[in-house]
Amino acid sequence: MKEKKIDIILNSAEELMCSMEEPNKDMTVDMIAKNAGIGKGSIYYYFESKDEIIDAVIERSYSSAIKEYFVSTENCKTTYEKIRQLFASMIKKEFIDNSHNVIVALHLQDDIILHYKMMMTAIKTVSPILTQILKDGVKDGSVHTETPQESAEMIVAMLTFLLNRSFFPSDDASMYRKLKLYAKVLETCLETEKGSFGFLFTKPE
Amino acid sequence: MKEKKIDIILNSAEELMCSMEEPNKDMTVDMIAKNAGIGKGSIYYYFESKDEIIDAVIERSYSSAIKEYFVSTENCKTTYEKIRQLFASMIKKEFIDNSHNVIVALHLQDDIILHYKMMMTAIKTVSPILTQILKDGVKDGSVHTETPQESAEMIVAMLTFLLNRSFFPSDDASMYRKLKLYAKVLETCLETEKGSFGFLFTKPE
DNA sequence: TCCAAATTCGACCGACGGTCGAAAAATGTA
DNA sequence: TACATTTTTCGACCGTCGGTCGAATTTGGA
Repeated sequence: MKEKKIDIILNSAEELMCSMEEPNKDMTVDMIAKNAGIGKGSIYYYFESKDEIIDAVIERSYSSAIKEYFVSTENCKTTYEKIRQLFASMIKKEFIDNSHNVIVALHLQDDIILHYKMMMTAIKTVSPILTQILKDGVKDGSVHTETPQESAEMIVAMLTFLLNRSFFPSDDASMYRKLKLYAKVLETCLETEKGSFGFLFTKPE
Repeated sequence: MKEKKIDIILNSAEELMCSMEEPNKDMTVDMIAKNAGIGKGSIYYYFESKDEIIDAVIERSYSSAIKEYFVSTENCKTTYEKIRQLFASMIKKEFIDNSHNVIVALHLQDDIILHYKMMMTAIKTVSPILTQILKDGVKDGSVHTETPQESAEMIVAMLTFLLNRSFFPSDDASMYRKLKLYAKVLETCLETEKGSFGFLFTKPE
């Protein structure tokens, strides 16, 4: 079965990617093949290029993450609660190491291309969810924005950016100040009341 | 003279980089050597690796840009005028094509690594300038922020990010809405009066 | 003029992404 | 079961490229 084989290859690549500093450079197609227990030629029967494999691994990780995000916000009553939940899920998924998380593992590496691709993917996948939440929120009057889509994109982009250590390898104190600023920005973008996003910069439990 | 040779190599690389889609992939060390009229071995006498050459080209471009930014803000009377001038210089330098600008040329390519490196460099070099402007502004009361450095970093990062088409290949209308939102965010971050950053989203002259 | 240090050079090396065509496995058909 | 056709597997092979190396050349000071 074709899907099965593709998964085997992606699993092999994912495993390797998590275990090296710069997957784009250090991981070879031969290694993916060996690790998957198949010949190199077979890899190219299912994928066009090494890049395509790496992209597929990221895509797969995010498409599973995105489902979680979606589910986690579905049960929330209020718009505000939805946003809070979405952020919490994202931060947990992307930045808190629970040792069995590809996305976190790849964030911890030194691979520029990987970081970039992950940022792009995160933005592309999460923005639509937030956009919908905001649109609903505008309807019921809990948030105020004339441009929900642009607001959503900017909010998600900023968060991704902010938490990406390779841009600002800042200490915890500086990060705290930035998150505080970010919370303020959110209040402005969404015209919510002061302190609505305080949960962002207080340690959970 | 050593500096002269290094410049010859960087010029050669820069010229090639501007003329291809994905310099990181398409430009070879042989080409840099040929184009500079020297042997490949000599390249490695001055540089450790191809990457180092590319980094040096970017570094050089920004270090000249940064001087312009600095000079352009120096003559401004007010803090507000300084910020406006800095932004104008940045936008002009980074995003408006005047056909003899490396930074713009490289932005127009498809090279992920290049984009990433340029974003990082832009943030790293421009933030300190803005930080100083903000600190001065806080002193004379024209802007208000408890965290000038973090504000500066976030402001610069957002602008770089916003204007980077590879993240949001948005149409002009969407870009306009984002810039408007960004202006609003600036007002919040710096606690300036409404409309202070209107110039961001009105076409110059 | 001589010698050591600095510089130049391109043939060469190893690694890697990707190709190819032959072989094997799977599937269909009677 | 026997045969034909399609799908899948495979690794030897190819071309390219980043980087090395040591011999040759140039430089510059004594």
